[in-house]
Amino acid sequence: MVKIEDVARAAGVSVATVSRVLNESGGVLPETQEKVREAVERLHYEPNLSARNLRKNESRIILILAPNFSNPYYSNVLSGICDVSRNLGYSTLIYNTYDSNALDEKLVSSLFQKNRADGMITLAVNRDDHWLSRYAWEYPLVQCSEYVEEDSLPHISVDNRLAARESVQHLIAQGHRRIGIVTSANRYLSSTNRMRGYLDALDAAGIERNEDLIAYASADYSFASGKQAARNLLTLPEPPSAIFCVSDILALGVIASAGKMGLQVPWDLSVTGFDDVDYTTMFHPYLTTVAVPCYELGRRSMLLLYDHIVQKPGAEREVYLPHQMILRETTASIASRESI
Amino acid sequence: MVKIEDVARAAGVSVATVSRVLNESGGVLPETQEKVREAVERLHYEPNLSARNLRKNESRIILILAPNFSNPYYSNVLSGICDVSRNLGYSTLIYNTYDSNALDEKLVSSLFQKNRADGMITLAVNRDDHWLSRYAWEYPLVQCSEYVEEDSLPHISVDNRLAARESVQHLIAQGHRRIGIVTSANRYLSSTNRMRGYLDALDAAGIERNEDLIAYASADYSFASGKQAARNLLTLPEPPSAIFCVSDILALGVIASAGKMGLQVPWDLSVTGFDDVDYTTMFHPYLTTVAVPCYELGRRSMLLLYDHIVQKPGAEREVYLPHQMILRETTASIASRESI
DNA sequence: AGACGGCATGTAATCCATTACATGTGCATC
DNA sequence: GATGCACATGTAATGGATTACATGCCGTCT
Repeated sequence: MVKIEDVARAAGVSVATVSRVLNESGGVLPETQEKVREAVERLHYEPNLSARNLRKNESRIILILAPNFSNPYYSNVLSGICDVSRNLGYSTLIYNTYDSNALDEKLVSSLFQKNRADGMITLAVNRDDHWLSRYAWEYPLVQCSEYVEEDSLPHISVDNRLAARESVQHLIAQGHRRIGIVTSANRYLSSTNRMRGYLDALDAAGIERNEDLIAYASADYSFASGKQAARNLLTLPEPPSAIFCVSDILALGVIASAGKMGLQVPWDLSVTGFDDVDYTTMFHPYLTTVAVPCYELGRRSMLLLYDHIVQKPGAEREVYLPHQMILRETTASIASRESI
Repeated sequence: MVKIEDVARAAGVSVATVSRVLNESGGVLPETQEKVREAVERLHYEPNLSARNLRKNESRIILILAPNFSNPYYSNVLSGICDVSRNLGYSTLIYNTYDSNALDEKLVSSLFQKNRADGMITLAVNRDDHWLSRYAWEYPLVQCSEYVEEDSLPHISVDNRLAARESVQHLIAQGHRRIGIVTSANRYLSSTNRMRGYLDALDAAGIERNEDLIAYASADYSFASGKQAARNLLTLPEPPSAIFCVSDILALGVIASAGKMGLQVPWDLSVTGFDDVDYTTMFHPYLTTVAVPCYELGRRSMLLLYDHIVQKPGAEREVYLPHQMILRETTASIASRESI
């Protein structure tokens, strides 16, 4: 393994000078720089990161806590993070969390103390994961998508409450008044806020809230649990004419369930999803949903984290990216239904 | 930051003894060990990884080269790798490759020389990526799913050729003789081998090969390109009665395309996929496909890599995991078609 | 001419854990 | 009782890059 000393010898200068050239710390004559660069090139020298990190007390590694890569939402966010981090000269260490809190806390604490990471991005903290704030004072942290409302740590997300409200208002505008919701039995703030938005829309339209029209799918937004939740709603004595779902996969489950019961979407039932992942246009009817800029959320998370790592003065602590309602084929006016 | 010296002082021993206890190198009295452990606990000491890695000349990091996390096939493999690596005390560094060769080579070379990783798992090498073999002699490497046939570096995969042959034989057994293939215009060995298997089956059944029945989708197995490829096959003067697809997503594209042209799967067209990702049972007709043990491939890759890192004597260089044909709803006997 | 400042570069301390080698104690052997 | 060995522990060198401080040179100002 060629080391800095070898380069120094080859270039006829001292190790300090080589280091100065490599780190662009200035104060080196252009012709000396040239000699050094030539030697680096010739010997294929690459600085040993362990040594550098030890001395500089950094790692140039970002820790990412993600619940599961298989979910297309998360995998898009991850792509965004990884692309930016590479450009900034960071490596990304991805840890699968499986939603087990105690383990995560221990892991994080240990990795940071060991000096393995310079900062952290979380993708799926629960709204009551207060342990995070203990680390945030010492270590740069950005919460992406999900965050803890009261802790006011740096976070980036879309306005879930507003987006949900708009979705439901779209259904109301089409004449629906019996509107169900399929949400998830997890502890994510996004679920809470989408529920709030759903209720906001009902309240604003003067539609009475109805516990019976609220169905819970499993915490991981699985297709199967979406089907089950839909069954619960559609077998009610007075079933809803529209269902707002807090995720696309759940919405697909709802559509599947409706189909099984002989209901045709959107004629017999309107359905909306959330996220706009790839599947939404893989089968007819194409899903009406809220597009969430996953990749961009990832990108911006990393940029924001970087600002905090280098302690940029004006670094933001709260960023909301715009969402967009996408009208496709799964919602229809209630008139079209009654005319049958 | 508490360091080993602090622990030594607190426990009333030397740094060497602390280190020996932590690394379980033996030769320390049980009561001394107890004192040390108590001090470590009390001070919340965690060894600095940069220092340890510098001294031991390792990183306890595994590099993973993956083309895109959004593909459910890869994300399952990644889960398998990550779970095992965590148990073995390794962190995983995931790099998105985007299929750009030159970049990858430079990246890999640099990361290893910098001492950033102890080994590497590749998920999507092209069948002609010979540059890998240059690193494999110096650095532990495992190729998962895709590998370079001639280089005989450690790899793990399923028997794609055999699986493809079985799929096509299933179609032949149902009476199909005009069988198309939708493959991908990439340079993966799996594509090559699935094509070989397809041809094997035709040859064995005495069915003449027909260039017209071979359609190419894009390199990334996109849904849209599957649709396009299917259109090319189905608009032939004599279209196929069955299509073998080298990936599930392509198969879904084919089914969508068929639907658009008024063809009903499986009555008017039989379709088979490959991989058995989640989508296959999200919509009717459920896809007949070959189940590939993605998660297990990931798990075994990491175990195998570990064997090579610690230079275990009998470490394998070639592993094939069993696949399984899963019959669902997208294939039907040709008789059922002619009877219409 | 002497003093001082700025600049390019060199020397050596530093980051922290590991480990080769040194030390000291106690027990067994002859 | 002297020698030797095993064992527990300590001391100090080591890994490779960064950087505070030292050095030496040249030019400028008084």
